[in-house]
Amino acid sequence: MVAGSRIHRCRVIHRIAVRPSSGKRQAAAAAGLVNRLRGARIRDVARRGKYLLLEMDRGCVAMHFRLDGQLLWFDTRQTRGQVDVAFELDKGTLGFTDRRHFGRVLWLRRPEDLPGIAALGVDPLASEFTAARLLEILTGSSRPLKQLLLDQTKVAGLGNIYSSEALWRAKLHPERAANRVDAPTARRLHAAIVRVLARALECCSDPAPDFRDPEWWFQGLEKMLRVYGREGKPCRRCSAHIRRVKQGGRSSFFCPRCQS
DNA sequence: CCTGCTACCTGATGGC
DNA sequence: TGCCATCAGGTAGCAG
Repeated sequence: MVAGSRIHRCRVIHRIAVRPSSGKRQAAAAAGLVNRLRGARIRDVARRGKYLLLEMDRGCVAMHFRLDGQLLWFDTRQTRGQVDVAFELDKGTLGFTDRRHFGRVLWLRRPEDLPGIAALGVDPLASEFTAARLLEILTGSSRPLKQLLLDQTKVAGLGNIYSSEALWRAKLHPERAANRVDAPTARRLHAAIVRVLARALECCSDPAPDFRDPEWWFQGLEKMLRVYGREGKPCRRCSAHIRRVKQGGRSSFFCPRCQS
């Protein structure tokens, strides 16, 4: 529906959404996006790590949803509610919205022009992500496993929830040093990461939760979450109490008995 | 190069 | 009830 259509007009309603991370020329960024996209055709839609790309005939639009951002579809040019950037297409309007205004919409000549995209590590859903590749990544760092999994320049796409979930499935303690993992253990973690992502995709597609509901992951993901957000509750494997620790300012959930 | 800290925003929640 | 502190799915920039 989006791939192949033309952007008749792009409207920037809330300029903060197009503000580049460095430099404060919001007005120029907004004008640039609007001008570049007038009449441009969307060739394809792609993902790189947590970035969504609209690949245009010339250049591309990179979106990052951070914590709260999302895309909404409207059948007309009316965008009900608080849309930050509106892309008016042939059959309706695609709206980028983010009540917290952490998310971004940027025009790029090439995706790699954005340092955050250029630096992305291996995609866990791609064929290059193998147990051997993961072992290489792990042995190259003494950081705690949880923090390494969150590092987008190592593995691109895992966030706080799925990192905790993957470590639980692999029975690995989030604070264990990454380079203290052997090949069989790396294989276990590799399988756990792939499994968690596959489960998450299933849970968000049949049936898809209502993503407009801020609590959507309760309807969609709750079925698959084994440890995230379960502090004090019994481990689903061994019934010990789930604990929470802070690592680099983020909460990690784990079972103190069966994760080591 | 690697690592850790803070800023960026808004809204929900819980303690007093 | 009201007020304030704390917390939330992420990442860039900077200092050490």
